[in-house]
Amino acid sequence: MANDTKERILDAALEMFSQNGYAGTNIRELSASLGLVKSGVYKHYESKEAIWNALLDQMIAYYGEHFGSAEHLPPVPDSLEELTLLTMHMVNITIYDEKIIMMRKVLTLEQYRDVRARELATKHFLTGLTEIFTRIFMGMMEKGLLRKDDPKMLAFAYTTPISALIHLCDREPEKTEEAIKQVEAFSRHFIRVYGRGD
Amino acid sequence: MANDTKERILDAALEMFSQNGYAGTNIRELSASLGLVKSGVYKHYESKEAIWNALLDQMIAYYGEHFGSAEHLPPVPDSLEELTLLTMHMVNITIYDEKIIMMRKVLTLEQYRDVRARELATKHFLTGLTEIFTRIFMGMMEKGLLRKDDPKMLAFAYTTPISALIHLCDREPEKTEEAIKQVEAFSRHFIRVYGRGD
DNA sequence: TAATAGGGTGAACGATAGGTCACCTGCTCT
DNA sequence: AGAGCAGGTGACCTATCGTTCACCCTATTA
Repeated sequence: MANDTKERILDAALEMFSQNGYAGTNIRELSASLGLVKSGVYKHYESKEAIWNALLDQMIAYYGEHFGSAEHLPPVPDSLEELTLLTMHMVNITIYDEKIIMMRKVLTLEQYRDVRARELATKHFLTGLTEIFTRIFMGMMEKGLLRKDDPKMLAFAYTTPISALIHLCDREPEKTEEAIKQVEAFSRHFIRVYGRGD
Repeated sequence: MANDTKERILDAALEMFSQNGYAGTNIRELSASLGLVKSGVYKHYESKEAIWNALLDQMIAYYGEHFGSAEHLPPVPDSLEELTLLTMHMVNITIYDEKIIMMRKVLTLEQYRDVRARELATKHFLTGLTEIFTRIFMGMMEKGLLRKDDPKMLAFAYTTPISALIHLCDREPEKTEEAIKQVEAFSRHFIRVYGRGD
């Protein structure tokens, strides 16, 4: 109960910032969504900007815990079909998890304004996924599942189209189903092109 | 001189909206950047929202003129090397043209708030490029330059990585040079994988 | 030349923004 | 039991927001 409200404020901030952006969010509304009055918020954070920075801290930490550490790397698939399954699993999580969706939206909206948001956005949207799949593809090449090629290039070629579809889902959620099908179709196409298995 | 100011207001709006977003932009600053006082703006537009809508109208029209019409389609390359050259040419334009950069940024910042911005964003960032390259790849398949495959899938696989790099340049302009090299490397990789020519 | 209208000014409007402050309340700790 | 404090309230502050309005200037036109 001590810093419970403090965390709830960050939750609400993530929700509001992801919908209306930092500039488009006001403290009164944010407080009201928590059932308290705006001055109450200032018992926990000294300013709107402090909330923003705390939220970013949390997002950076969250990213580090969930995607940045080596132990959270998904296992190298044992077959090409497993690559598709792994991909679909990862995409399903990232596309339906409300918190992750909101994190992506916030980073999208604030990437030009805040340096840390910009850096985290690049990780989230580009380099992070690419690095993960670079390792996966290296492993798959060793196992003889993929043609020997530059694993970084393959990871780039594999993850960026998927990332584009994830962004599409954030933008137009009604296209989510279609986008998921497209991810799967693309994954199978990729395997046809680069795969060595039967 | 008649509606000169009216157009200059839209130019300034594009600049400010692309930097600070709609909510983060105020009329006083916008007017000041044009050397007039804020009430002057209201001689040309009845509200901030009217400016936004006029800007979107202009952007939609601009997109239709420059990318949407059939006559502006780039010619089908006669060699694989030409595909890379064409790609680099298109990327160079889109990456260095200040107006296009600002258009992308505005669409990025307002895609969750405004339906028309959302639709134009999807065109700009995904479907537009894909459609253009679908036609190009169909042509190149007919010419025997590319392996026969689903041209839509190839266009998707070709344009989305490039689009990701364009977004990277918008976000971190200091990485532009590196990103351009990556576009070229990716283009050549793509050709190695899908190309039929020598 | 007198009237008109487009385009610009500066003061002022109400609304709302972020933020402060005195006060209250209920829990914990001595 | 009393002190202290974390956490919440509501009134209030100032700055700034979008917007309006009366006024002015200047070029065009009847």
